[in-house]
Amino acid sequence: MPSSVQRKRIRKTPEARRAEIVETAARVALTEGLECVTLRRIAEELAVRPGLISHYFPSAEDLVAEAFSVAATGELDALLPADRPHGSPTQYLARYFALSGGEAYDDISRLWINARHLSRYRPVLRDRVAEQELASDDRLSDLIREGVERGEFRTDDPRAAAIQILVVVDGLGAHANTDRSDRPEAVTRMAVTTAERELGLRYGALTEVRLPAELVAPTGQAGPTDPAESTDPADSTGPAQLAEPTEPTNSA
Amino acid sequence: MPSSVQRKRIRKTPEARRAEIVETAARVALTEGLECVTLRRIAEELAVRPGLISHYFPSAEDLVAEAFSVAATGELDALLPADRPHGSPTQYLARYFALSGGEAYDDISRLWINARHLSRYRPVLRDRVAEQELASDDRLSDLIREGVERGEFRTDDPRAAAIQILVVVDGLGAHANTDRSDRPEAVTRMAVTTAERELGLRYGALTEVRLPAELVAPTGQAGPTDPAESTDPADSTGPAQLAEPTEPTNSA
DNA sequence: GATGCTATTGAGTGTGCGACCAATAAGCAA
DNA sequence: TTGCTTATTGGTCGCACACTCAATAGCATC
Repeated sequence: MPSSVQRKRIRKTPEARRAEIVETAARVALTEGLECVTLRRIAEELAVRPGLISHYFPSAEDLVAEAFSVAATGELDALLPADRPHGSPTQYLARYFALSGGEAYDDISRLWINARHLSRYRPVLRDRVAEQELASDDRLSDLIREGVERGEFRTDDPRAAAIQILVVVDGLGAHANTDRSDRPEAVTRMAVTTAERELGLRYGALTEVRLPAELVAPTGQAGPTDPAESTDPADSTGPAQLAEPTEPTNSA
Repeated sequence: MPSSVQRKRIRKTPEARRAEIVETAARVALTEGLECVTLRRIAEELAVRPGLISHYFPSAEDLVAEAFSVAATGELDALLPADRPHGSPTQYLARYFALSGGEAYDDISRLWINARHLSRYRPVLRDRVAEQELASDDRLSDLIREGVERGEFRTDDPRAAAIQILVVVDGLGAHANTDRSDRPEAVTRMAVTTAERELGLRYGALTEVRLPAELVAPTGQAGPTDPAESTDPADSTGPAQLAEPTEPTNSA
């Protein structure tokens, strides 16, 4: 009996296989970093041979870019849903900041740092990063615009307000890989403060919001518990080698 | 006669060799990225064999960390000198923001993104990043504190103000590898705006400052010093031409 | 049950990386 | 000049990576 290795081939439709490759790549990207999205690593996750990944993604760079896009899109939808049937703009914005402060947000911050750095060397990824930044701007701009229309927010330029908020969120998230324990309260609160200022809200308006039950549970994500198959975060040593600027010389 | 390759060994003192290794590594880190700081790459720059780099840095990770530290320290000194004999705190702060906006700052932003990401996997580098962040906080805090003492700035917590400014600078710099051409003016100006708000300065106080010639030329580099304008009336004595701090805008 | 399409494998290529170590020679001191 | 210390070399090893391609086998169809 083949105890350890799986001998039997499992043949899937190209669509299904491709989907599971992308899904796995996105998960690895989010939890362990884009450098860990390698042909071997993803193949191992799916118990297939690396050549198969190559078959679906002839250029590994495309898989990395796709992994980022999928992961970032999923996170954006979880943090700032496009459809907001369960509350007011103020409530959804308050929810966004509440989630942004949590530790779960560190993975997303790390992913963005990762992608922004890696896009220095990888043009395909760079385009995706720009695309996702635009999507974030749009999503938040829409929320703000709706809030203005409803009379909850006040600003002349919803987009400028949105970008300013996101710049602060980025600035705070930049330290996701470092220690942030001794930050003054004013700093921890910067994103909220910026939003309150730019949207004409009083201090505390976004932190004292009471959220309806539907907005408390994280959306899109799997349930609160995922019993089995939790990858051990401790032993993920990251990319084995520095690796990765495969040819940084031809920066073109 | 050796045509292409250098055959003759050049034997240097350990101190000199080590210094030039670190210097080269810092330059490569700043211009091409920390991933390019490899034994082979640095050895090639210095026309020596990779084993020699290993001899001075038995662990390559230490060299990468050292390269970052040296590069970051050098840039910090250039942007925010510890000794400020040529102007007021307001002038040095204005100079800092003027330099932060320039394209030369992109290299530094890239380096920081690079280091913050890589420190996810490399504990030695992570410590250095924390160290350099602290140094930046301290440097800017000192500047602000001096400004408060001189009556140029007004804030209850110089350090919190400094960190908030740096968070915004980080947030803006996060996009150093992406396109930033269509940013609203309010966003481009965010760092300055934050400083003016947190330090009790009127809008424009930090952008209308006239800098003495000594502060125009980048420090450390021997640049052609501005020939004219050496007779700046408001020299190093006090607040340049901005009058007194105005009321904090609205946050209070 | 046989057939054919093609998803999947296995094997191999070449690159770059860090780490290791015995042999070598540069340059100082005797 | 000779000798000695040690900075420096040259070579090797093992590893991880992307990429290529002929051979194989799963499985839907007949």
